[in-house]
Order: sequence, then structure tokens, then C-alpha cells
Amino acid sequence: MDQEIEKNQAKSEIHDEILLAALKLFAEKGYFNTSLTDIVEAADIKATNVLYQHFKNKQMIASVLYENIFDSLNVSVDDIRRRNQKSSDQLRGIVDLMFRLTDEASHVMQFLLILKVDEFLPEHKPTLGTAAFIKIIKIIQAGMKAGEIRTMDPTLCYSYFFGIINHTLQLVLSGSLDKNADAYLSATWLTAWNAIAKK
Amino acid sequence: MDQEIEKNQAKSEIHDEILLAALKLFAEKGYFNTSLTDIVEAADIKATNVLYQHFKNKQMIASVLYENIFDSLNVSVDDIRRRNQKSSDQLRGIVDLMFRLTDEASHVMQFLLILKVDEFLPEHKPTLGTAAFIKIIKIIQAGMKAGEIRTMDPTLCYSYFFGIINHTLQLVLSGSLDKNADAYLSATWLTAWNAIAKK
DNA sequence: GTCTATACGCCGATAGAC
DNA sequence: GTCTATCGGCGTATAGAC
Repeated sequence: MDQEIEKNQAKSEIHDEILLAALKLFAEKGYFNTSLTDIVEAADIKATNVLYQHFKNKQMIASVLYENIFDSLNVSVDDIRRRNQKSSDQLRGIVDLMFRLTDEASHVMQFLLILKVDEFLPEHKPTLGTAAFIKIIKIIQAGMKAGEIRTMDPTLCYSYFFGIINHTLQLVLSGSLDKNADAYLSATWLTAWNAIAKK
Repeated sequence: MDQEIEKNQAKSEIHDEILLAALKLFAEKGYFNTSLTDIVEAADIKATNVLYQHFKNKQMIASVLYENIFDSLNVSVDDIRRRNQKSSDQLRGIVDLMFRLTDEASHVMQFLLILKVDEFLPEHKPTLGTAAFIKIIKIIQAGMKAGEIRTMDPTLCYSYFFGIINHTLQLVLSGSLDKNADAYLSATWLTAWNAIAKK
């Protein structure tokens, strides 16, 4: 019984190490420039076929990564919505999270903001169709109803707000902006919010 | 003599057809999902080795495309700067151009805004290092001096302005915004300009 | 799970006859 | 420039012995 638990723990450890190594490599070199042998070396795995005991194929590794990242983003958005009432506070919470992730988990943010996921996961829905982003649209719509946000096409509003946020984080991730994300947080938040707020 | 001209025209026709087909395929499927046989079929070419009479290899096709697009962007920016005095008018000219290109030459804009060029052209400078973008930064700095634009880090200012512009055009290109770019031009320009303008 | 070996396919790139 | 044929290599994926 204990042995079985140990075995499962070991199994999920390897599982996670593969995902972690793949995330790092995909973020740094891109999906197509990363070979399975790269992943095997980066994780602590001895042979290539171990990989196939945990994942059906290379695409599935990327797919699981994708699911994990978007699921946890979705959970975070739920949490932020529960904790805050006003749309401005909810959006601020999401922005805080994204800036923090950029500094503390840059590979995750590169996966989110930079990788062209549909090139290697053609069957996945576009980012805007994921649960987390549908909720963000809802936050925006609620903000319009409450008179906090200018009335306009919600998708366009999303584009203005996160255009500023995402582009700035992309420049941080690529090194074009040389400080860490946190250094740009307050100014960028203000600009993004003013771009959609009712005067 | 005439024959030689004809020959060169024919040669450059094939040359251009290859580039056009490659641009389309790269924009639609990505660089790595596009094989040379795909390009050969899409252009009007009968055999694979003709391709190598015009380009050293696959990477060079992408490289020439990259150069062409950024060169012509650079020329356009020069032209816009010559025609307009105020920074706001110059930026407006650039935005007009980008929206028009999105509707009329979507593949070019996908190459510019969506493709991760450094994945297949690792030796190329980042977008921000190209001549056209250096000039855009200069426009922004001039606008700050003239009191048109809020004083801040020029790269950050660039990020705010083109964050809104680029993200909106990306959503148009991906179909997430269902009208053509022109339908969003005036509202998006206003929002982007207000994000950086001095009140 | 480890290690070695290998099958298989695709793609980039080349060669040679016409 | 066309057409056919092919090489080499890499990367994915599998098989089998331990």
C-alpha cells in the first residue's frame, strides 16, 4: 500500500518534471525547435521511451501544459472575482497577477502571451474562447452596466485594456524593457484603466 | 538584349511568386508547418529544385520576406514623416497605414504582428531594433518635446500606443473581431492617442 | 524504470538526364 | 527550366532485453 503511494508519487514527480522542462524549453526556443531528446535531457530522465509512459506524444505534452495554465488562470480569476466587487478592482487583481507571474514565472507568461499555440495545437480553441477570458469579458460588461467603464463592444474594450497590459509584459519578457514587470505596474495599470474608464 | 530582359523578368516573376506563396503559407500555417513542397505547389513551379535556383534555402525565403516587409515599412514611415509635421499626425498616418494593410494585405500584417520571427530567423534583430521602429520612437520623443505627448520612457509610450493598435489588429486578423479593420479605426486611434497624449 | 537499438517517415537539399 | 530520383539527417515513436 505504501509502496503503491510511493510509486504514484514517483510517477507524478517524473510527470511534473517533464512538464516543467517542456514548459521551459517551449518558452525559450519554441515548440518546433524543441526536440523530445531536448526534453528528456532537461528533465532528469534517462531514456526517451520513459516519456511515452507518461504522455502519448509530443503534442500531448503541450496540450497538458496548455490545460494546466489556463485552468489555473481560470481558478485565479474566480478567486479575484469573489474577493472584489467593483470591476475596476477585479481587473486590477488580474493585472497584479499577470505582472507578478511575469516576474516570478516568466515561462508561464511566455506560454500565455508569446507562443503561437494554434501552430502546434490546432484543435484547441482560441484564447478568447477559454473560460478565464469569457469571465474577463463578463467583468467588463458588468463594469459598463455599473457606469465604471465606457460603453462599447466588450471585445474591443478587452483589446484596448489588455493590449496595453500584454504588450508591455511582452516587452518585459523579451528584454526590450529592461526593468522587471513590477517597476511598470502602477503606471501601466493607470494608462490601461483610463483607456476604458468612464471619465 | 531583349531576350535577356525577358529572361530577367521571367526570373523575377518566379522569384516573386515564390515569395508571395511563401508569405501566404507562413502567415496561414506558420513557418514550421510549411514545407518546401507546399511552397512549390502554391507557386506555379513544377519541380523542387527550381526553388534553389532562386533562394539558398528555406530560411533565406523567410529572410528576404522579412527584409522586404520591413524595408517597405521603413520607406512608408519616411514618407509619412515628410508629409506631416506634428507627431500626432505622423502617428495617425502610421496607424492609417497599418489598418489599411490589415484589410488589404492581411498576410503582410500577420507576418508583422503574429509570426514569431525569431523562432526561424534567430540571427535577425528584434522588431524594436529595425529602422522603422527606431523612427517611430523618434516621433514619440519629438511629440514629448513639443508637449503633445506625456513625458515618460519612450519605449513604454510605444508599448501603450501600439499595444492598443496591434492587439486590436491581431483580433481582426484572427477573426475575434468580426468586422474589417477599417470599422475600428477611428475609435481605436482615439483611444490609443488619448493613452499617451498630454491632456 | 533503464538502456540499446532501430524502424519509419518526412523534409531539406542535391545530382543528372533531358 | 523540367522531371525524376535519391541522399542524408533528424526527430518521432517503438521494441526488446535487462
